[in-house]
Amino acid sequence: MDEQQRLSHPPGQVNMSNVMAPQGYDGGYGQSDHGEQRKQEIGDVLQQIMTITDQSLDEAQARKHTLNCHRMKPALFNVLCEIKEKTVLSIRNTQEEEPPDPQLMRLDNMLIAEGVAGPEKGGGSTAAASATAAASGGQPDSAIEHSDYRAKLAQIRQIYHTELEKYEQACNEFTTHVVNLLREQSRTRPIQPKEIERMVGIIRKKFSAIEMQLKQSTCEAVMILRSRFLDARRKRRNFTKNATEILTEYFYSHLSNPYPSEEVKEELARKCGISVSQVSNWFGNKRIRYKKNIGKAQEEANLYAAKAASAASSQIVTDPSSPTGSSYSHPSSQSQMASQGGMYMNLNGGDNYPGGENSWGLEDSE
DNA sequence: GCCCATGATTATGA
DNA sequence: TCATAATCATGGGC
Repeated sequence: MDEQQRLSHPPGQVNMSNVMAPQGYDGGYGQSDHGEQRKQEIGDVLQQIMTITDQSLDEAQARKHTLNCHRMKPALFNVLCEIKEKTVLSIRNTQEEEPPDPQLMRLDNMLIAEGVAGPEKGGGSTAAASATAAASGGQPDSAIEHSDYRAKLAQIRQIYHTELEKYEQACNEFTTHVVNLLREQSRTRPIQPKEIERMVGIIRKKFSAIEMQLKQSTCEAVMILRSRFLDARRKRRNFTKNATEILTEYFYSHLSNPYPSEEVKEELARKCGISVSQVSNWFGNKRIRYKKNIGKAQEEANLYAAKAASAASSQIVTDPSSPTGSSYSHPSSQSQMASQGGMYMNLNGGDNYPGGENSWGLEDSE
């Protein structure tokens, strides 16, 4: 059965006598004489409805007007009402409140936590602060990174809100358009306000899928931004001169065993304003690079030897009870530090390193 | 822009 | 688990 046939002979037992004579309407026909003729007329009306979309707007408007004024229109309307009564699915059950989408809730929570959605509160400064604090390792330039992060987050926030506004506008426009269309159509076919509401709900649901995509993209952008700031490799900063000196000094003063204990690492980290793992990295790199380029390393060692020697001698003048002035508490460091100046001299002379066996399997230099 | 120094990461082995 | 070695990625001097 094609569309026209279906409309001409709708499913269900439509009481055609009611249709043909709705509430006092006679249409100028008798009850049975012209039944075929009436059917033919209804068929014509339906045919016009079916072809209305093929016509130009003006033509369609004119045709619509003609249809609306057609004497059979009330009859057709009643037919449609009756068909609908018998066939349409109840919309009562479709109005149930659906629980909020957990995925959407997660995205919302994240966007609020990152300061992208919800009240501005300084543009997500809390999240920015935590991110940049982790990235900077407590270094003084964290303030710069903080503002940089905040600026980029503000950009994301702005794009998000612009897009959200566009989405809401488009959604409202489309909803209004559909509602107007349905109201217009309700003149020729039975449409209940509840159905219009339902349609609005369907449209909003469709648009909320787009909204979810927008939120997802925004979350991804925030995650990328965070990862860029948290990825220390990307934000490598040279240690301060003072920090490098402290580490190098310790390294050369413990050349026979340049493996600081956890306590010493913590102490060095505190003094240098870096993390313990950074201290570990530094010593790892230093050992490797010392081995690789021992000649150059010795020049550096001599430099520190002279420095340490002068420091030690001046310390002796001011405080004879304190031979080194070192505050490191490494168990093996005490004896080593006591002979610090001598150690560097040994390096110069090519003798064995002090402090016992060379535990990292290093051949004596030179 | 090139090159070297340097901090961080990763794969591997003891 | 930690140290080593190789490598990556960036900073900074020239």
